[in-house]
Amino acid sequence: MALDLEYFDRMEALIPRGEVRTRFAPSPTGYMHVGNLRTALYTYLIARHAGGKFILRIEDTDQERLIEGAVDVIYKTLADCGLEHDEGPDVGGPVGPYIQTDRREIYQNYAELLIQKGGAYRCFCDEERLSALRNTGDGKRAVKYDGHCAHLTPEEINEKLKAGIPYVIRQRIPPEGVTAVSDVVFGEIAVENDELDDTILMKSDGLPTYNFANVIDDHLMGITHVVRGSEYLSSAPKYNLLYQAFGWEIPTYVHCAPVMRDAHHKMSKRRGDPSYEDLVEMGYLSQAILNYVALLGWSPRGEEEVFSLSQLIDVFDITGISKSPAIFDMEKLTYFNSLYLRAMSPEAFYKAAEPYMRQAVQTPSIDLRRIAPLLQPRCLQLTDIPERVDFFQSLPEYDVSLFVHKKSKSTLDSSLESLKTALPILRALTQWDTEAIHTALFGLVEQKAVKNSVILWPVRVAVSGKLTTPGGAVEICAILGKDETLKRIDFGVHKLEKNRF
RNA sequence: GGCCCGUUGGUCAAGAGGUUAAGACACCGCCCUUUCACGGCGGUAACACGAGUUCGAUUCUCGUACGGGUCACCA
Repeated sequence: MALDLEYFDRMEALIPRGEVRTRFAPSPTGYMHVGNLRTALYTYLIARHAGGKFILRIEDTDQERLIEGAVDVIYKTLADCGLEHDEGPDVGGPVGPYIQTDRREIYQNYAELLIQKGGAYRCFCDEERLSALRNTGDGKRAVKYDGHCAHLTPEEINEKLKAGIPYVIRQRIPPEGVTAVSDVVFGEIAVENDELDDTILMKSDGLPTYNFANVIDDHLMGITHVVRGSEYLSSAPKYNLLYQAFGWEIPTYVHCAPVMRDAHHKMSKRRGDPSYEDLVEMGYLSQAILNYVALLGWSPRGEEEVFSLSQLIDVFDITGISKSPAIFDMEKLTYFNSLYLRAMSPEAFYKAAEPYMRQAVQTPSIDLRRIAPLLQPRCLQLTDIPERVDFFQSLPEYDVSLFVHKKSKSTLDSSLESLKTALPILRALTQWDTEAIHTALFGLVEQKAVKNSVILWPVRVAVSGKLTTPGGAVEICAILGKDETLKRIDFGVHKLEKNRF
C-alpha cells in the first residue's frame, strides 16, 4: 500500500513548538476521581507555571464503556475548579480534533506508517487462539504473544486481507536489548525488551488502544510533559520504543503515585469513595478540595500550605512530587474547608450557607442574615449547618444536665436561680436588640456579683437546648425575638423546678 | 509468579552522610473566651528489618520483609 508521505509532513507542520504544552486526557467515565482531579491539577500547574498551554483531550476509544453526558462532567469539573484549558473539544485549537474517536483516520494512517517502518505488524490471530495461548503458561511467567503473525509474508497477509479475516495491529518489540525510561519523579528505569509484549496498537474495530493513541496524540499535539498515573510507568518503555520507531522526540514523563483510600486500595467510586462531585455535595468548596489535593503527593518548598490556584501556579514545582502513594485524609480536607469557609466574605458566606440554613429554619421572623456571621467562624462543612441552626426553628428536646457546667460554675440550682431572676428583667425590656439584652444580662451579673457565665450559660442552654451553638446567649436571644426567648426561658425554669422533686 | 516501583509519627510530608529528624492535620494539656469554634502557648508520637561502605548512616550499596503497579482487542 502506498503511503501519502506528504500527509505526514502536513501533520508535522501543524505541531506547535517552543512552548510547554501539557494535556489532561481523561476517559469519560461520568465522574471525576480525586486522583484524576489531582492529575488534572498538576498537569495544569506545570503548563501555567511555565507560561505554557493546557490541553484537554478526551480518550474515548473504548466503545464498550461509553457513558452519556460523561464529557460534560469533565467540562463542569474543570470549569468549577478554575482549571481552564486552552485547547479542547469545546474550544478547539490548532491540533484538533481533541476527541479520539474523531481521530480514527489519523491513527490508521500512522499505524500504516509504523508497519512500513517495521515497528508494527498485522495480527490475524483470533480470540480462540489467543486464549489457548494464555493457557499454555506455567504460571511462573506471564504469557506473551508468541509472534505467530510477526513474520507473515506479504502474500500471506494479502490473502488473509482478501479473505476478510479481521486483524489487529501489534507493536513489534525488538527482540533484544534494553529500553530505558526517564521519569522526573521516578528517575531512570531500564527494562529488558524481552519483558515487553507485542502489544495491540489498533483494535479490530479500527480504533486504537490507549497504548497507541496516547503516543500519536501526544506527539501530534506537541505535548512536552506527559503527566499521568504511575500505573503507566511499566508500559512507558513500550511507548519509548514507539517514539523511537517513528523517530520522534520523547516527552518528559511525570508519573504520579496514586491517591489511596487506605494502605491497600486506591480511591474508587466503586468502593464508595467520594468523587469530586460527591465532595462538593458533602459541602466542600472546590478551592479547599483543590488546595488539599495539591498537597496529596506534592510538597511545597516552604512551610506554607494554604494556596489559592494562582499561588499554586507560582509555587508548583515538579521536583516536589512524591513517589509513594498518599492516603486521602478527609479530616485534613475538612480543616482546609473550614479555612476557606472562614476566609469568605460575609456576603459570599451568606450566599453559600443560605440554602443550608433554610433547610432547618423556615420561620419568617428568624433573620438568617444575622445567623450567618455567627456560623461562619465555626463552620467545617456547609452540610453541618442545618443541625447547628435547627434550634432557631424550634427548641429541641434537651436534658436538664446541660445546665450543669463545671467551667461556667453552673449547677442545677444556680441555673434555676439565674433563669428566674433573668426572666422578669428581660420581660421588662422595651427595646429588644443585642445591646439592650447585653446590658440587661450583664447588669444582672454585676448585681449578683457572680461570674458572668453563671447567668449566661443557663440562658444560652434554655434558649437553644444545645451544648454548643453558633453565637452566645445574647445573640441568640436577639435573633429569636422577645416572645420566643421568654417562652423558652420559662420552659427552662419549669424543667428545672420539675427536676427538683 | 516474572518485571517495575515504593517504605520518615495515626495521616500528609521536609530533610539526601554529621540535624535537638522540620511543618501541617488529628489527638492531649494550658491560656483566652458567656458555650463551641477561632487564636495563642506547650505536649505525646517516626527514619520497616539485617548486613555492608564509612570515623560516622534516616540519607549510599546489597539483601529481607511489607506494600503498590503491571502482565486485556481497558484506559
